[in-house]
Amino acid sequence: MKKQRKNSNAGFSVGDLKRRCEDVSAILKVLSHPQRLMILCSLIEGEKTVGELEKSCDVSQSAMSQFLKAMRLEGLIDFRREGQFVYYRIADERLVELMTALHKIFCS
Amino acid sequence: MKKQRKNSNAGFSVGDLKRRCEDVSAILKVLSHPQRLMILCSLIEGEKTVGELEKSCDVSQSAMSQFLKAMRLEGLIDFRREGQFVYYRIADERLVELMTALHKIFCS
DNA sequence: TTTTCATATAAAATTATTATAATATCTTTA
DNA sequence: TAAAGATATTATAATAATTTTATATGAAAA
Repeated sequence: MKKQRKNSNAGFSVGDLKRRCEDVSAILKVLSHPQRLMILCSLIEGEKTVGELEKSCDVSQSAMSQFLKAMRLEGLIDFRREGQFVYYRIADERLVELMTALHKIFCS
Repeated sequence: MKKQRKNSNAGFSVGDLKRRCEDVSAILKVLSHPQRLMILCSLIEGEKTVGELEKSCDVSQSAMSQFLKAMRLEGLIDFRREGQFVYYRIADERLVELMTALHKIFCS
């Protein structure tokens, strides 16, 4: 009937993270779709054209364009035009850190 | 008109992560909702009853119960019953690692 | 200057998620 | 065993995300 001890916690004050749940979850929402996560993985390797991303991530032309636009509006990626091609790249370094962490946590 | 060099990449082979996009994005989807992220933050501090979580995360009784059930089915949390109270706790240590990384990346 | 290729936009259709309301279950206590 | 408190379930309503289809734009090549 008595209450158990607390679990050992994560070794950091979780208060900061709690205060940022809105922002952080918004970024995680972008990565929470398998194809968008795939797109970002591809972009980690270096900038890519829309067409290259379509092939390597198996996403339709229209869906790709819409995903890219949304991620751009989030400030996560950016692009440059070169002739008829458009090259996208990662614009937020925190994404690189995050995906590095994901790799460490889920691929070891 | 010539193609630019590749960006410097993240210092890890991204292939592993690509292969796991389905799984990883499924876990991130749980954290992609501000209130669920808040719930997990609270649980990092130690196990909590449903009622405690409702108050500290400002989630309705029904929504809380549904969130907890979904996260339990994902294997991310677990519970034990003690009298009329139900205590929830984190069941997947990768969550702790992940939130530690989120703290480092987004709260510094 | 028309055609073609790469990309973007818009709208509609489909599907998924979230929130809400009502009710049920289980435990404890009067 | 009836009442009260804690939690769960179910159904539904409301909203949001995704996919698909069609069309548009803008640059390059024929």
